[in-house]
Amino acid sequence: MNQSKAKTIYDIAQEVGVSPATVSRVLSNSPGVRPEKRERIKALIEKYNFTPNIMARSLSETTRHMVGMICSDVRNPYYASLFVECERAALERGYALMLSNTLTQQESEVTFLEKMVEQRVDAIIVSGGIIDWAELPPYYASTLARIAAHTPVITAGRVSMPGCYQVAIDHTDGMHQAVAHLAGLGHRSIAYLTCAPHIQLSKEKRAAFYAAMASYGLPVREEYVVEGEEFDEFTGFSGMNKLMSLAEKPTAVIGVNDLMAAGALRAIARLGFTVPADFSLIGFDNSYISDLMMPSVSSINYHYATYGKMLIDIALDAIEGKSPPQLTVIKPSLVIKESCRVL
Amino acid sequence: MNQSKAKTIYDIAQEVGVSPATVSRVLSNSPGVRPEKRERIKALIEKYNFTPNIMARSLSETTRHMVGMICSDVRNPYYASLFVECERAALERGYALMLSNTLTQQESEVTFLEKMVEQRVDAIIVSGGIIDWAELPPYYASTLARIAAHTPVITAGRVSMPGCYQVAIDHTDGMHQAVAHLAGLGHRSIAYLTCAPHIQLSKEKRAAFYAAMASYGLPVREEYVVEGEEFDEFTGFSGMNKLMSLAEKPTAVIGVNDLMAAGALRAIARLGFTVPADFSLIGFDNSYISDLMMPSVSSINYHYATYGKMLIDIALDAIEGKSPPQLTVIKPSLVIKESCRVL
DNA sequence: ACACCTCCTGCAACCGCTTGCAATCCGTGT
DNA sequence: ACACGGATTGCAAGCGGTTGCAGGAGGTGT
Repeated sequence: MNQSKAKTIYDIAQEVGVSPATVSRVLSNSPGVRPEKRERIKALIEKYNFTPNIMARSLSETTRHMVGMICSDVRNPYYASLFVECERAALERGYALMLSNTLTQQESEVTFLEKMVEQRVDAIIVSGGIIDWAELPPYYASTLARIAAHTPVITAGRVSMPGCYQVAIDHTDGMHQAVAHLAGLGHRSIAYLTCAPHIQLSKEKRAAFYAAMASYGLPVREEYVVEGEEFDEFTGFSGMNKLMSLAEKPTAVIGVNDLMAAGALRAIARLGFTVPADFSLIGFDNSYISDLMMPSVSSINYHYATYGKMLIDIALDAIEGKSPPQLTVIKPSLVIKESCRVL
Repeated sequence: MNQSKAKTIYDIAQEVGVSPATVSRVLSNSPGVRPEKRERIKALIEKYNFTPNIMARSLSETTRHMVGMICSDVRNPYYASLFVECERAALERGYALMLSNTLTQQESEVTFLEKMVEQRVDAIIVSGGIIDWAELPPYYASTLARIAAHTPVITAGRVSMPGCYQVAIDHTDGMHQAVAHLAGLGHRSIAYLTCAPHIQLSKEKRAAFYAAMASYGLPVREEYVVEGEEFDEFTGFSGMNKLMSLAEKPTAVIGVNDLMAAGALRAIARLGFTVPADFSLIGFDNSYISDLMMPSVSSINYHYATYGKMLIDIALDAIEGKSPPQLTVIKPSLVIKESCRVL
């Protein structure tokens, strides 16, 4: 409450009777301090609970020991999981992680990038984002390019651009596994609930869906691919309702993510049908909501711990000049739960 | 990729032919710069997309323009919502918000406090945490007291301590509303699923439950108050199973939070019963999972936008020496959905 | 023409810590 | 007693901004 001033290495130095340089060396565990003196200094640091001012330190070193992460909304479990795992990995390597939510407002994505630069984070992880960069206002791409020129930028599970490190999820593989599972159970009429077509992720997964279906020799009926504006529960709900109104209904449904699948499940139940008895269902992201559902919904998992660690490793390697790979691909895997059954 | 150096006000100053002081004044919109010169400087700042180094700035100003927030796990929707709203409010007042997850490890809560101090955040919001401070190792309380002596600490919805600003949720009121709703529907046998008794939040809500029941003249049967170790879905699941094994079952169940309620719902469904036909159900937190459930679960809401803004306002007011109230109470309100019915 | 005032500006001292470099201290070897 | 080399230490110059204060440029009144 009464804002007293924090101690500095000068205070410590003076009390021990050495120069601040010596205290600094003790703090950073540098060699070249007589053991006995080192101990006395350490004792004083302990006594006062002295914590060096990280801004002053960052100012003189050139590294900030902090990486920034931008996501659209951490209330989405996918981002929450990714953030938690990234933070864990970052801490292990002595870095802090700072998170910002764009809340899916296009302008704010640029604003937040600038804020991260202002903070002089050592690297920026851009995770998600609703924007299809191909349709971006030019300033977005140029902002990113400019920033990437001096700070490593890592894109996570979204479209990337030259100059950024990219960690991509192999959605083709994931979708393949989903379709394979359903096909293996005998399903041939598989529908797909997806979100706004202009979103890059949407395009990518949609193509993956077509490819996967083709590789199993399954036809894709146009009315079985339902697009909505968002990628939330409500979109899944209304999308599924459309499917339910068809004369010839699909027997299985894949949702572009777990929220969509949850909405679909709700729509199915509303009309008195049951999963998996009447419809089989698969989601993406394997967030805990897929476990909360009744029945629990099979979902494509990304192994967040590995995913997060990979992002941080790439970021820190880039910072340390180790030139990590430009492109890394995360292999997803289907987690089978209770939402699919043999046809 | 090729790490070029960022520009400084010196570079700008030199190019315009003024002193860095003048550039600084332009940056901070200080008066006392000839308009024409100001424009030239602004143009150059724009041209180079110059962003001042916030660490250098923070070092000379004494404020960091950043507040820290510590929560146990942002994957829990309650924390995610609170964080998002706090960030929004902080940005509005020109501050950044930095989040850390303790992942419910006792030691790390202290570690993270120290990390926030290291970052020299202007204030620290401590939200949640599984620790009952009465049973804390002394160093925790003393760490907090020491920190609170120079940096405002705001506790959010958890036990507080002298020297900290406290924002408390009126769980007594919330529980009262929950019980009132059920009692109003004719329920008399109301059970309560809660978490580890040594957790402060647990104690508080439990007492609130007893009080609310008493105020409606309803008896509390000991076996209707089920304690589990955690406060997650599984605990709710197993807790509900215990209730289901009783000869005389309750007709309504209140979960200490939505996750517990979700677990309960699952247990109920597993045994072939239905909500709300066979059991009425109420949760706390009004997170989106309560909407995803089938049926959607009535839940006690805290109006996160207000809650978050309040936290930030208190933090920033404290920083600015406006001495905000030591104790603020959030009034919850029941959001009625589909999980309760007239008995 | 001169005193006086206002408005701009730049100087230089911080903010707290790191670090290259030079100085000092000490124990040895001769 | 003295040169020598390694281990310690302190000096001082940054890192990139902010700001109080003094000085200079013009404009005004007399």
